[in-house]
Amino acid sequence: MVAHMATKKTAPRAKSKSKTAPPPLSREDWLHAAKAALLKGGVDHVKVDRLARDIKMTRGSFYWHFTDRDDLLRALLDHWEATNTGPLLLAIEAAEKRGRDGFNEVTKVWIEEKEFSPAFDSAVRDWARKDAAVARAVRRIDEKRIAALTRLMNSFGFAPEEAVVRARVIYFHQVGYYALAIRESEAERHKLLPLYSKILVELDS
Amino acid sequence: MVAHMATKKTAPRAKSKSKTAPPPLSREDWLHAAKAALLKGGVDHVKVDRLARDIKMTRGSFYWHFTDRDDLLRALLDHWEATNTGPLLLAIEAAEKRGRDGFNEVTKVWIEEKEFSPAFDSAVRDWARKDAAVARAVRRIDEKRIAALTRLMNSFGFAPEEAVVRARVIYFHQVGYYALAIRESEAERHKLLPLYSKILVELDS
DNA sequence: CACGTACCATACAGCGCTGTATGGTTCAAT
DNA sequence: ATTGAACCATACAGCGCTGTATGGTACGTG
Repeated sequence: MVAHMATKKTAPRAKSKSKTAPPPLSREDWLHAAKAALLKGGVDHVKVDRLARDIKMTRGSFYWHFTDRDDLLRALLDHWEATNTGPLLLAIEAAEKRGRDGFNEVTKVWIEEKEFSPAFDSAVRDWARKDAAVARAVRRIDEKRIAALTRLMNSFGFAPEEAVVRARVIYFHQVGYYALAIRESEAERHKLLPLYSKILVELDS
Repeated sequence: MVAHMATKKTAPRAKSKSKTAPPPLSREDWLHAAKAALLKGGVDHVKVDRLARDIKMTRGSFYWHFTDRDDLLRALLDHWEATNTGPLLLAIEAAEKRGRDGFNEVTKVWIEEKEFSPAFDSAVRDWARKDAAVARAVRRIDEKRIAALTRLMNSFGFAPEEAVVRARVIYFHQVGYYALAIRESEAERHKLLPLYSKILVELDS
């Protein structure tokens, strides 16, 4: 149900000769469009039909690269699982080595939204409500993230039980924040950070 | 865009005489089915077609009671806005009169899920990602709830700025919790409550 | 140069859903 | 007994989307 990432490896048909035919599309191009559509309007905006219009191509191309619409959706889910949770785990590991002050290694990932895309996260989470396979994938990575945060809280010296609850508060808060789709500037969020640190990990500076 | 709640008032055609024709359906019956469908599979499961099958009726009935599918959806949104946030605000008010110990007046509403339906909340929130009018409604009540929580935190004696952040942590956490669709028993959640109270409102008991 | 393969276009049948039109019923009031 | 309103059934046209079939074009290779 997972592990489908494009094993196609056909050498791209030399986009050379300047004025000749445009370069052929790849699976990734369709995936890209699919991701954009997902972010914009949820899964049921990622229709073969519309994507074709978006990238100015016909559905004939799609059914060359993918067997199915489901094929595309699986690829999309795999892509999310493969890309959108690594940076967070790395930040948590980095924080673990710096003690409580390192907590903003984690918040940084959330606040700056650079390597980590909360919009992607939210969209997939929505999608999970309608598709059991997606729900399982989401649950899987949620557990990973929470486990990592729990370890972090433990390393900060909180008692085991409290570490669990703090990890939950931190993570659920973050998910909720993005679920509300609040529009705040990076600066505004930075401003609240000290108070958040105080409340979430009892950091007084 | 709001304010559409069924002003139909035709006296129901006497469901008497025992063995005669079944009682006529009302707008509310369709609304009920719509809500169930929304909870089960999101907005795009609330199709006139399917609802008719669900309640063993034909679409002819639907288009008698509603002008449109949109008409139904508006009614559904209104229903949510009218029913699913009052109990919470009441609990917050009640807590305000009891000091920090009263915090579990609030958590009670969330933990017991009796008058307040988090599933309904989540479903509407999902829906909001695809419909701007719904998004506005959700934002409206989110702000109401957060404002109430902020007042509560103020009444607990937290400094204004900190009160805001605590309110956010509490509310976003709750939204996130339901977004994850975690399956925990009421007992399990009760068990964590003391730790939550300690972290969220510095209640030490 | 012939040819097979990679890639795309186009046409078709079919499904699920919407909304409208039109025509039954059943009951309350006259 | 007749009428008119409330309520439901059925049939139709139409749209958006899927997947398949089939054919066309460009290119690398022999």
